[in-house]
Amino acid sequence: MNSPHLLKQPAQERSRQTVEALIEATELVLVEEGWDKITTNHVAERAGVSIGTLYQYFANKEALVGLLLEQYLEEQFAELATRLADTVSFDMTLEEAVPHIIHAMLEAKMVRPELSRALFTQAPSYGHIELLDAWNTQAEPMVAAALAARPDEVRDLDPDMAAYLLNNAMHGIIHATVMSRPDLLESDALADEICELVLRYLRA
Amino acid sequence: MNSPHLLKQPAQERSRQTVEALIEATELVLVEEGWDKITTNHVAERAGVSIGTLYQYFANKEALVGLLLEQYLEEQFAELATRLADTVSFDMTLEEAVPHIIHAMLEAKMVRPELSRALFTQAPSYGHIELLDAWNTQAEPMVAAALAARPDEVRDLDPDMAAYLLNNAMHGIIHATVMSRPDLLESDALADEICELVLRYLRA
DNA sequence: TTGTAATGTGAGTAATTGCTCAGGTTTTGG
DNA sequence: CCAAAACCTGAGCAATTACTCACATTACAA
Repeated sequence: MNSPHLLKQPAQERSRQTVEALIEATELVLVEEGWDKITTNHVAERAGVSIGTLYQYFANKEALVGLLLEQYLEEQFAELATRLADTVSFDMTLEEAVPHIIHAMLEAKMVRPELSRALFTQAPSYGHIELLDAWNTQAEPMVAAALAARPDEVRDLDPDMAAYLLNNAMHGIIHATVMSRPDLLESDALADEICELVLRYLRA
Repeated sequence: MNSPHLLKQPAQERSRQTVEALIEATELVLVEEGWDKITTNHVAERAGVSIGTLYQYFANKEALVGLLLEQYLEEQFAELATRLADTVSFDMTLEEAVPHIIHAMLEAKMVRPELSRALFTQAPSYGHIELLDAWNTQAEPMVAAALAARPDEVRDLDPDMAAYLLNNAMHGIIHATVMSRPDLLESDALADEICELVLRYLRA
């Protein structure tokens, strides 16, 4: 639970629960009431914690949302990393690997879609750009490496550029889908077509 | 200059300039100082207009940013529509049409990149979802129709789904690029690779 | 010219919100 | 058992902000 968003590391069990309650309250308020209602006083109240306590751990409300987003992005990243590793350890072909990863990304977004929506529609993102950038800076080299490791199946291309395009194209599609067509997330039609897009781009 | 964001239609030239000054001030403040500094008092001041006047035309600060975004999106849409029409009137092949449109979209984003960045990083987007949705609801059928009109060059696919994917993939890539790699916007490498992505997806 | 509609002014108010601080309670380690 | 450290409390202050209103000015049309 170490993070740049925390002013002080909670040392005892009691305070660890306090911090957790604050983050859960932040998520609740964000999802149910919106960004405007995320005031330090209100979040503290919904967490059942005094305002003074909140300020022992969080410098301001951006830190609250920051930590929430940080944890959420970490979950998503772990999922991608795991699935990417799968494709190696299970010796998948490209045709198997791509659907495996695409499904993972879609499923990851299905876990807490309301949070995903709230995070990106309610919160002004200027405090999050670094987190998102960090995500991409970690993910893209991973994808690029995975491409470079398959010279036989993948056509001759710049792995970095390809990883950049695929990563951002995927996010564009998935993001839009969570926002306005959440029903599509579960449909095979979308997943299949995304795979088609990716595979056609990569195949020799 | 009719818009749901305007409380009252300016009837005289004087008031038309007032409204314009207010929108320009909104853009300036947003780009130079950020969302937090968009207060009705401050925008009015930077526009050289009294606060009372502002409230004759705008219900609140969301309306200010709303009108700004509305005008910006309209510009972008017009560009796309023009270029799509070009591909018909100039009898382009698919291989010509795709680069034509991709370049248009990239160039459109290059016009006022700071505004684009500010609009999407500074402003909480919950007030803009409808505008963005409306954009997509207009654009996707246009693209779908363009695809359906080329049965010989485009492989057998669902035009609506394809338009949905392409539109959102493009936005994902272009948006990410404006945000973190604006230099890439001008490079042919990016444009070429995007064309490759699209063409490979569409070709038989 | 003159009445009226359109436009503009800005001090002032009510409400909100971020944040502090002086002092209390609980836990821990010895 | 005791002192120190960790943790918690919440009334309240300072600052900000959205928004109003009573009145002044300008444009227009008859």
